[in-house]
Amino acid sequence: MDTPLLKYIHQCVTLSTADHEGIMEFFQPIQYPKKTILLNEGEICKFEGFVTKGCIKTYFIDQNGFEVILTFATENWWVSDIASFQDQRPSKTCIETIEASELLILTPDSKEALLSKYPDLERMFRLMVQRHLAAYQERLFGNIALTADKRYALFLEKYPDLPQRIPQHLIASYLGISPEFLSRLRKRKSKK
Amino acid sequence: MDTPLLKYIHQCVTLSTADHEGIMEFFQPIQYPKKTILLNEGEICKFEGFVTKGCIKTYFIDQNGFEVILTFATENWWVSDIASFQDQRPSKTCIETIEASELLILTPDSKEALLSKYPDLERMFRLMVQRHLAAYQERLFGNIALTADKRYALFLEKYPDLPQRIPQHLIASYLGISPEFLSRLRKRKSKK
DNA sequence: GAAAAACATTGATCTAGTTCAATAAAATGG
DNA sequence: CCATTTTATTGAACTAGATCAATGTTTTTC
Repeated sequence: MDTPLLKYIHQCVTLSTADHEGIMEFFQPIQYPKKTILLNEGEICKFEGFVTKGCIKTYFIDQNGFEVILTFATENWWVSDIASFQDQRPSKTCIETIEASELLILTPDSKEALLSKYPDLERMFRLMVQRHLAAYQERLFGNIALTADKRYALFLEKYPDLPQRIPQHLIASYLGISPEFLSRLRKRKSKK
Repeated sequence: MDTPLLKYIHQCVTLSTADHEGIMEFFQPIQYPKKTILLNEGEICKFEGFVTKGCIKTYFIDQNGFEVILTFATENWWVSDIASFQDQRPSKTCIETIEASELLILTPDSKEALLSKYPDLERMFRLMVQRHLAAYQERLFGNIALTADKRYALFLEKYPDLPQRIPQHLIASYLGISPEFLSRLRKRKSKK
């Protein structure tokens, strides 16, 4: 019986089924209510988490105190401040649950133990970082080369269920536009 | 006698001096004239290169055929399409020299051989990817939260010598603004 | 060292997206 | 279930930055 995490692992690396329980033992399941802050700017990130339920945002705070959302992590995504976690140094980002959420988390120690027992998983973590990198590249490109309209269309393709789950102004923040303008985009679109 | 590459390595990982020549043997020095295309969209990236001289840009092409510059790599930076190189799959980015440039390059094979002889270098490559990731995060944030003015000021801090070395319209592309507007920003600034 | 190409500046006009303020509608919680 | 808070919509005025077109200035190239 495969958990979502094992399914995710399997698409990165081939493992014998015998390893399954062994791997799961290294992860600690945790639940958080909505609006729980998991990491504040300047703190050291103590977890790398695989989301099994809920929705979590990572964001920067700008000079006026407004959030700029970097990523949404929903079911089957990883969430962490990678640089802060890996080197145990202060983070520049914040992490907060949007919905009540469940994570399977690794600490620096449990990750190290996991990898020394199952070194093949190194590949999975490498791919995870690579995917994040590619995602940021594409988003930077989109923010420079595309209109808000098109960015929103791409967002809907990538996260079809999020608009039903989270407040619209968070999507505006992710897209890099004002909530008012997103409201107008949606109105325009519905007229067609 | 330390090469720039060895200096770079040393700030990531501590190695015995005995290893120095051994490490360098895995890198192949190559020179390119200016405006040489090292990677085209859709090709598989066959190198990871440490820049010892010159300046190289990585970029996407937008729907109108215009470049959007993602990074400049000058002396002591790494340049590659990380995802394409690691997994040997088609790239989404292009890489091209701006100035005549010299690189020390690794191929997938030579990198593997290097790492199996000097596994401590894994850490350096991990840090390299992490730094790229953090750089993209910050740039995305800047493009959403800051005015062109401030982005340009940050650019000047980060790359103080580039404005003297490369055409201004490439900087505009990197900043996500039109060349005309960058010209106006500079004029405004010089008036103060 | 002349001709061509690439690059930079400037002005005029336009627009995608912001900001502010007011109102309406949902969601939340005691 | 009422009161409060959070969210969404709409209008009006504004602005950062784009686009187009013309001119001037460097850099290349042969």
